[in-house]
Amino acid sequence: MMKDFECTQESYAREVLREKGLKSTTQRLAVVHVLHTSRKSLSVGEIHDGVKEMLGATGLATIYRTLEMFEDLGIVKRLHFPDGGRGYAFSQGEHVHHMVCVDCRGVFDFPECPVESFDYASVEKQGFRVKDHFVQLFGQCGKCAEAA
Amino acid sequence: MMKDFECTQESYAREVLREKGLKSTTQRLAVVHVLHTSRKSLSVGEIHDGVKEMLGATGLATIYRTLEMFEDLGIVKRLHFPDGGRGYAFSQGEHVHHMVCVDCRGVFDFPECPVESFDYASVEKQGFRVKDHFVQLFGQCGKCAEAA
DNA sequence: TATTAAATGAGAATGATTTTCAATTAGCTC
DNA sequence: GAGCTAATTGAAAATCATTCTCATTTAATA
Repeated sequence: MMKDFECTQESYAREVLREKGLKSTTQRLAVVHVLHTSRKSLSVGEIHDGVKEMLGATGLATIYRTLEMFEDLGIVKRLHFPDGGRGYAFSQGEHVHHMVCVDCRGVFDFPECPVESFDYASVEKQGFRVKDHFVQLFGQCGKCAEAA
Repeated sequence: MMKDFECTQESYAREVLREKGLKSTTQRLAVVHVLHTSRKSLSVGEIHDGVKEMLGATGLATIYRTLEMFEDLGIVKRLHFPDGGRGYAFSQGEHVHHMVCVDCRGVFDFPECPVESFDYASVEKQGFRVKDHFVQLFGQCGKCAEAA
């Protein structure tokens, strides 16, 4: 049992896992904590490192398994960088719409969803049924812009 | 020399390659043709298969190299599927905004860019400088919806 | 047609991700 | 709290995609 890292997201994760009859293992809660602590989107390796820092040696496969499961459960979101790199961030709602700094890979929220206000009519005219959308803005965050 | 597959996109590709002092090889033109022929976004493997069908044995590395170069040249766009899969489609403008059918992986254009009309002010208030954006809508195309 | 830099092919190397399976653990029940 | 059981983990092997290397070939130009 691990009580050291309780946070809203942790108890949320616990609840979701319980509902599905899945176990709230130390490793899974550590992944939640690492993701929650960071304001950045993290690569699988970074998450692995963070978890190892908390728990000591931890299998990489477990990290992959946890992340995949968390994505299915809607706890985390998987991001795709232009170079194909995989990143994960705590899910902040139903859709992915993040600003991602191409320098520090930091992830920033943006208040409204540009697609939300978009007129789907023209799209649906073509018979296409939109089920989900994925929006990422790329650029430089304030800090990185200054530093440059 | 290969004259069998001439199309607008082929001559465009030739031109871009020429401008950069790059060669319009049989393989590169075949990649253009395969992509142009298909209304779908294609995986690297599918493109490789298409090219092999046209030319016979062709190195996979060449396909990767060509696709990477074409992306740099703005000739093709790289798409990212929710499962992390890589896809390529002929570039239809400056930005990527496609509808992608999750069943057949077909790619459909959508007329306006939802992000274009988006008010960046709130984002830039946070000091973030938007340089590019990536929008993908996921759903079912008309055919797949019928078939289901 | 000769020249030459650019490009290709084949396979080796790399790196990321997934699988396997024996050992461990969380979440029950008593 | 101890015992039970299915779920989970760790470690290593296996797989898969992607990149690299370098000898050979080719496109573009003269």
